Amino acid sequence: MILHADLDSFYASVEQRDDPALRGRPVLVGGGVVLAASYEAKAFGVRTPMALGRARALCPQAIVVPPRMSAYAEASRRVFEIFDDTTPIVEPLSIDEAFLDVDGLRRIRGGPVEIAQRLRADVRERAGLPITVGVAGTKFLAKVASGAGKPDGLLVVPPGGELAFLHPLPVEKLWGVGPVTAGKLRERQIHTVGHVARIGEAALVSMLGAHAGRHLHALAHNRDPRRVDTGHRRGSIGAQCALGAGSRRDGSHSEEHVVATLAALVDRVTRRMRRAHRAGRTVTLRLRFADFSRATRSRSLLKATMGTEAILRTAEGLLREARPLIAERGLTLVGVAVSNLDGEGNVQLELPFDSATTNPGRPGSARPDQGRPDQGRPAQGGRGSDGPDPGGLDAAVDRVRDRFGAGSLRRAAMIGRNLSPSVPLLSD
DNA sequence: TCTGGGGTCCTAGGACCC
DNA sequence: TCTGGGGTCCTAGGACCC
Repeated sequence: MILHADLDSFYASVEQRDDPALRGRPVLVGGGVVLAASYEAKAFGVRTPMALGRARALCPQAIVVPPRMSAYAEASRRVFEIFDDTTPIVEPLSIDEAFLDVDGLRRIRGGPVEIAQRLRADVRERAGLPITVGVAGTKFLAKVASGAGKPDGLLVVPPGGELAFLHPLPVEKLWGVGPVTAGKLRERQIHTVGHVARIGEAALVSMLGAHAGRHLHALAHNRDPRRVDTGHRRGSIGAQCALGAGSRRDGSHSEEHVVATLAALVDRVTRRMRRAHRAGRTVTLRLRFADFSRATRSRSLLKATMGTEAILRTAEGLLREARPLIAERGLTLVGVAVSNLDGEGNVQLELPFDSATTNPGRPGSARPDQGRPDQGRPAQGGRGSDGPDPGGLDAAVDRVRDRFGAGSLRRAAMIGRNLSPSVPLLSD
């Protein structure tokens, strides 16, 4: 059996936990839009993401608090510790929810329902937060169950009772059915999961495309073979910023303002990349316009990097390419994301090598983000005839130590794909 | 329902290679 | 001079999720 554990109104619950004056009262967390609403506020019809003004109109007595992201991150860390204490097989889905596989724990911890009850009590006691747990035989159904069990509940879908639980639900409960797909289905008088289950797979495929059609057909029959996956790693790291109304007379933003915003975003992203020891090759510029249309522009570099300079230069180039579009539609949001992330061991790929340290005999032949293939990979001992010369490597290692700290070196040495832990230079 | 910030996955055409 | 099938990568867009 699989547990889906989902913290209730997470940000709002953390605020109520940390400030007793907020308990039992309608609380909204947010700036321009509602990021989270307590159940007291949801009773008035407030939803996320809703403009704060509209939420206030619905619930004038609501207390509005600005988000405290670091407090939520810390609360999340504590809850995930409790998940890890419950079972070794935990798959995080977001900051406030996870799947837990509890098969194989019957002897030591009891059955799934018992485990779920204890998990809820532990989260309440050790983290001070309400959490809802859904228990079912598949991931999809466990998630639907936790949604139906909210708030502060436990809902078990017993084996054999799956379809009776699933089929009366509206199509929107199917994972992957948003406004667009729901509209297509409802146009054809398909309103419940049971309706979806009754039409053939071929009809769904012709309606929604190959993947979505097969996916929905399987879910409607509660076929979901996905296992709880502990090894998943983030595929991209990004940041974005809504610009609001521009300072110029026509409401647009000055080029300098946009470029400065972009630089700040790139800085934020590359900091996070360095903290996570991830380098990436593809830079994507995200744009949103006054009419809410969107566009993306992307460019792949030759080598993965987490260097602010290289990524900013690329992003600025993409911004220049998009100038006509921006002039035409008016920019309202700018974002940057780096994908094609590679492993932690490739910290060394973004070494600020220059020709003087790596290759004294051939000045000017190397550039930080477009180095020769052998440059960033001192493989198989690092001192072989193919690698950089020892002096260059020593100097580079010093620079990495200065920039990332000794911990990063040890980490790179231990888990790097291309580094051997026996390399003397990297054994700290 | 007039909209934040962080992500994921899929589709599809074109370039390029064998 | 005209022609195949298979595969990968890049880019852009779109839908969806919390």
